[in-house]
Amino acid sequence: MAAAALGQEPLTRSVEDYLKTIYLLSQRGEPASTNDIAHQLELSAPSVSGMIKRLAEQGLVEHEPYKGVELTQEGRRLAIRMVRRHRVLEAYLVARLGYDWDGVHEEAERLEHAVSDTLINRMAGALGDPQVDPHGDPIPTADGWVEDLVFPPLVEVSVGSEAEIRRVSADDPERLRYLASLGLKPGTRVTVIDRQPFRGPTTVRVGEQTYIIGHELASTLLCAPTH
Amino acid sequence: MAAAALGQEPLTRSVEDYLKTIYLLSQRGEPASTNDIAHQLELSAPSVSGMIKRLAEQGLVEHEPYKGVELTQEGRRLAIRMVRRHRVLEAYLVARLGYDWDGVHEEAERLEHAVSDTLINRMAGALGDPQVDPHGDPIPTADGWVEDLVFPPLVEVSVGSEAEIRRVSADDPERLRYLASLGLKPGTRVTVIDRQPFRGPTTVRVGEQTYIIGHELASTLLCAPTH
DNA sequence: TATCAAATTTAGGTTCACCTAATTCCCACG
DNA sequence: CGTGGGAATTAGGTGAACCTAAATTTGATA
Repeated sequence: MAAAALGQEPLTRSVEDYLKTIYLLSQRGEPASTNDIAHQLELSAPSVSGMIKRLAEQGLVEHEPYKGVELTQEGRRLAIRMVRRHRVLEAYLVARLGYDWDGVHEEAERLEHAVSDTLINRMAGALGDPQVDPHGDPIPTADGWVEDLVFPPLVEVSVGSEAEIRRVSADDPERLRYLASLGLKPGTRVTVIDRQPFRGPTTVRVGEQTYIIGHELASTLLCAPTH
Repeated sequence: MAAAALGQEPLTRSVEDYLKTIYLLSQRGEPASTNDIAHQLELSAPSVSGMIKRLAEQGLVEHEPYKGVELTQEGRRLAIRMVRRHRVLEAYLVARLGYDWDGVHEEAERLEHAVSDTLINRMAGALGDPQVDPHGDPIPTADGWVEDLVFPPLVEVSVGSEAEIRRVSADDPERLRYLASLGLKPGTRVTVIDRQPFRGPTTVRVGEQTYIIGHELASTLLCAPTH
């Protein structure tokens, strides 16, 4: 049962951050845990516990104590709006203002709380309503529809086969800069040459070059097998 | 004597708003009064009193109780940075994202707290580092220099003479929309036909049209006499 | 020069969102 | 089937920035 005023009172920055984080964590299939949220937002677990209670009172999440949180319909709507803002901003800043994909996250992270829907829609329109952001993440439409892009990570692409990188799910500028320096960005085709067991490294060929990529990094490269 | 940590701790949104407001109010020549600041920011006088004390402790303003506030050098530097942000944002949103001069203030008001210096400089660069914003207000340079644009208001332009509107110092969308509907924007040439005494209306010719403008509104139109 | 109104400050209180320390809950393992 | 350790929550506290109500100061005016 959604709580009292499901109205238009503007959300605080914190609430926006929590909703977006819970949404993204929920993508993994299970309810988001207090600890995961705390870790993601770099807050203490008690802070998160307290905020979850408030969000539940506002009808934005459902909380079974000790079990995790899930967004309500209203919560998900607002979370997706934040995701759209973030990804449109990233796309616009890269396309029109010379940002690189590694630095753009931080700027978008601040701006997403300050922009109006109007501005976001105009930015998106100026770019021809792109479907994905510079990292390959899908951009929700203004009415809240999101494409469900499920790609296997590079670590699951079998040795010998070729794949196209479609999404790079990392925020950290350093990692992104490193990946860019190897040419590992959405659209790049790679051939898997070798993979060592026990979460060992994957060896890939990118054009003329061969690179060895650790398991953790290779997990962030989501690929579409090409044959 | 500037207080303790004049360093790089980021300013809060509130502090940014206070500094910008104090700067703009100080343009009139006297220290900004508590009441004026409170009125401008739509806050209570006690709230402003309290904040002024904190700003003084941080070395951003000088405060003589019951006398008013003035910015320190550091305070002015930070205030001018906010003014630059605001005006660059307005210029960019109008030039590149289809905003009208009446609605742009509100959007910029929120964004100015979230943008990085890098983004502002790129926006300004994309526009060729314009010297004024859509209202004709001068845009401070990245290193803090501001042109001192002093123009007489339309109410002081003598009857019979012609002038070019250079600046429109109003934020209120309704006023701006009305002025735009009469073509009264920076760059427009007007001829003063008549002026009634005791803060009475001014009659101007704009192209083929003749308009009667109340004293208050005519005070916001800053003009350069053309002959 | 006494007084009074307006401007300002002080006093005291609220909300939001965070923190650390202490407690409680849950479940896997012995 | 009892228990220990990790996850989560409760308890209690902080700072920023706001508020209203109650002093206080100032300066113009009678």
